[in-house]
Amino acid sequence: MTSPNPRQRELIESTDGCYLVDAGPGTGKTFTITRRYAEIVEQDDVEPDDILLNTFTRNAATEMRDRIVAHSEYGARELRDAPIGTFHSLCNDILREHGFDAPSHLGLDEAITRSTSVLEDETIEGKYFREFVGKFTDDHPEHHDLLRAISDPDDILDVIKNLAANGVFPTMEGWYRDAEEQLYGDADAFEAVFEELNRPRNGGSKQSELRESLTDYDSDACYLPDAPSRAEIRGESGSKAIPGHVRTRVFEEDREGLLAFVHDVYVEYLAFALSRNYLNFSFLQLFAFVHLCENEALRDRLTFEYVMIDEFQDTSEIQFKLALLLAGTENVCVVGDWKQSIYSFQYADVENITQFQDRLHRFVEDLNSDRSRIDASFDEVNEIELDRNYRSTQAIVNRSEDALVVPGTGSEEVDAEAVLEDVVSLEAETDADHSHIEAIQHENEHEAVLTKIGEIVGNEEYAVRDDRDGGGSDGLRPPRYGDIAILTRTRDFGRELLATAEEHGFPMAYEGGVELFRTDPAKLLLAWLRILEGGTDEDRGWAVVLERAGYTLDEMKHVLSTGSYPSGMVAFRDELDGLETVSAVAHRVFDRYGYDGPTAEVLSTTIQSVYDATTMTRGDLIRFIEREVESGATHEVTAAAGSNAVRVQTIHAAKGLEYPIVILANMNANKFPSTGGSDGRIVYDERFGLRQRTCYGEAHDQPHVYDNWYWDVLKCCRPTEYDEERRLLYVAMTRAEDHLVFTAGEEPNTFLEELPVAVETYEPAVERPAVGETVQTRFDVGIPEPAGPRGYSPHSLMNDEVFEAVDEGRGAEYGSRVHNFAERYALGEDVEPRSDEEDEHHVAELLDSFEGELRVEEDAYMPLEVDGEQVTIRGVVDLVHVAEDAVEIVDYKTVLGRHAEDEYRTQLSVYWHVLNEVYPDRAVTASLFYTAEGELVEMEPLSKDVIGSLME
DNA sequence: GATTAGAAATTTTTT
DNA sequence: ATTTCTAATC
Repeated sequence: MTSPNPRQRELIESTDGCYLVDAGPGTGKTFTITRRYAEIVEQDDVEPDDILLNTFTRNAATEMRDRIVAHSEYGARELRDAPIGTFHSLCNDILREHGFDAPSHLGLDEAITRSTSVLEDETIEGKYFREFVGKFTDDHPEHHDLLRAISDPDDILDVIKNLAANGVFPTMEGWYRDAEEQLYGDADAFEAVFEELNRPRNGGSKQSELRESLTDYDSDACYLPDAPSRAEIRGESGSKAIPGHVRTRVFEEDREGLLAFVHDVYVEYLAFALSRNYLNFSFLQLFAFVHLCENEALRDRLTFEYVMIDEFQDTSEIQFKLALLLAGTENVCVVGDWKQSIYSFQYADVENITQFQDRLHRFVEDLNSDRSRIDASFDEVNEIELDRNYRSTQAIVNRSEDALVVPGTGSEEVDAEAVLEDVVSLEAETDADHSHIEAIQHENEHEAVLTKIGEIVGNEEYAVRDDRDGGGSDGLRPPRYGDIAILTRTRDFGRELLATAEEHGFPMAYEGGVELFRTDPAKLLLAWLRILEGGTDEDRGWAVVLERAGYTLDEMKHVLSTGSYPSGMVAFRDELDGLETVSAVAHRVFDRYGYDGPTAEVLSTTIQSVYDATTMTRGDLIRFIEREVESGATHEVTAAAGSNAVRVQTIHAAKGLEYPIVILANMNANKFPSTGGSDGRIVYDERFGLRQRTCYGEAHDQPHVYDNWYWDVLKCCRPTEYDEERRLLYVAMTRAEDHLVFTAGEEPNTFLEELPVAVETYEPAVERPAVGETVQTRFDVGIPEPAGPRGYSPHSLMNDEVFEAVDEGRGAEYGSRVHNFAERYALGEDVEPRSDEEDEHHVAELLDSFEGELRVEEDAYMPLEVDGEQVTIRGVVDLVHVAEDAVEIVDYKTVLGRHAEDEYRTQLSVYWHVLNEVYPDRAVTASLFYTAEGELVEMEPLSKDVIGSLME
């Protein structure tokens, strides 16, 4: 794009006033915003410091900055400190500069200083939070009943963060501004949604959606005695809507105790975090907002003449309000696309953009309610729609709009007309009509995908447009591997696919988690840390460093035994020793070895955050790295792009990117859209406020936890919606420039079936491609972590090969069905073999043939000494047959799993040792029962020594 | 069409 | 823990 189209020009040149810009995918949004920024900054009386430009991610901010530098009279140096960044970085800057007494507005004594760090690692925050909850529990016996009903402290942290994102803050004495009101909910909004859901359907002949959802009320629930019965809730049989009094009754639930609890835990955690000198991302925004709200002088100083926000559909309520507090004029411009709002789990609120005017005026009024904070009245909001798509062909544009109205389940009814009314239809810039939009399906989806890629690459049929940015005509050329991206909903599918690709020698790169501390930069860093620390591990450090420097084994032995280290290395050690922080050490080490890629960068920040967050010594850090190496923890590293490889990404990660050919994989039933899942124990919703899903009462003179009937009604008032899932589908489809392929395995999901695209059965026939120079990313499949700090499950003893063999061979569903049956049969439950399932008959026959007692054992623990350390191996015993003088363990396997006997033997051996201890005077045997053949095979158990050796 | 019971599934990611 | 889909019965 070299010059803006008329709509873009309008946005670029309309620098003053309030603008809401609907910029769909591929409409040249970044181009237009950067030009607008340049236009504004070129005015005589405007400096970069007067313009706030906010985006969602650091990457996006960096890209904006680069493109502005390229198109304005300002250079990189002058724009270095310009306020172009994320909301979080902005809040961080504000608090760092001026935030010292920000907590005082909430009545908190602790201050925010330059040494207050931002905790990026959620696992570390989780650790702190659990410590805090322990302390809180001790301090507050009056909240014990409530705490009893919460098993996972993370639930509490979740609700705190949710409240913070919605602008609900506590003070020492009570709640900040009108927060308490919000916590009780919005009666009008609740009434609206309730009445809508309670309207009888089919012109009054069919019961309302709400009444239907409440069919399950009271099933499997244990309420306090005063809870209304199902009949009271649902009205008499045959009625079409639930009685009106139910609405007011659930809305007016007594929540004083809950509010008191949430208040105390919230405000005390704020104090705790400050006393430990850290803030999380939510609190960063919380304090920045409060400070700007209360400190008039500061607000005057900080407000900007121009405010621009990109990706506005991804902002939260608190971010919208922050932007208003920072706007000194009406010159506010928000750019976004409601159709691409896919971050609600990050508290993004799509209504910020769909209800922009309403919210704008409501928030301004709210912020001005007790004193005047915002001068601008925003009487006029100009809306600009960008409707030219420079990315995709018209065919892809049209299909993607279908995605916004496809039902997510067979029974979901989407009001297509209402949705499409809000869609600005895009017109493709190109008139090329070469697009393939197709869907393939085969049981073996991985190989089908690879076969399809093989068919596409180099194929004129799937030609892609070339040289578009050069301003020339759309020449077509055959596609390469690097033109293709595979997008999936889940990371797991991407990883599995990559494993298959590796087997077949396909050039494919996965952009996701990497076992960070097992990489070379990490090993060298650990080595130098060990050298610095001295002691017994110093030699291990030197060995790595010397090996890296090219010393032979004999030379290394000599150097280590005499201590005559090379003088350059000694000098480097002394230099490192003089550095104050561990992260400075890391930087110097990476520098020395020329590691400047993404891996080194992520390592630095990870170490920095761990070191900052805790009061770790260098020795602690060494042990931290050792633990990370051992557990194989993964961290995000974005691989270098540019090689000719197919990219695999999640849809979320692909947002903002574009690819000539997009393969949208794993469109399988129950995968996308996904169902199920659960919320925390305490839930906040704007409409019905703060609620707890359980309640408490006395039984047998003891406090007990009960199901909360209020919640059981309320949860039906927020039925599952697939709106965001549709938007996710939309985002995925609109990444494609030229071609779009959907793939499914077993059973295509509703989305795929309802889209106007024919699904064809596709026979995979993977051919190993003749790949020239390509870079292939390796991905190691991690073995599941053992439960407990020092426990090992037999599963964790498996090596990769065995694990894969088991995973493929077992046929999870098949095996677990037989297993399930065996257990229930042994327990004497009333189960009959299914008439068509031979396996179950075999199992029943076997079990009937046993004399004596059949038992299902839950857990077995075997203590073991490994490398002088005491460890406990934990496993689940399946079925134990105890006779007078013999004990037998039986494990059920289909014949499919035969080749994975190694793994079975490890498991059974663990059980065998355990049972030998429990029944010292009976003969213990371990057997596998191959159900498909009706064959019982006795296993030779492994010795404890062998099992121990497997654990290294 | 209402009701009931049972089976089979069940995350995404950024600051 | 929650959801969808199915089948059977009223």
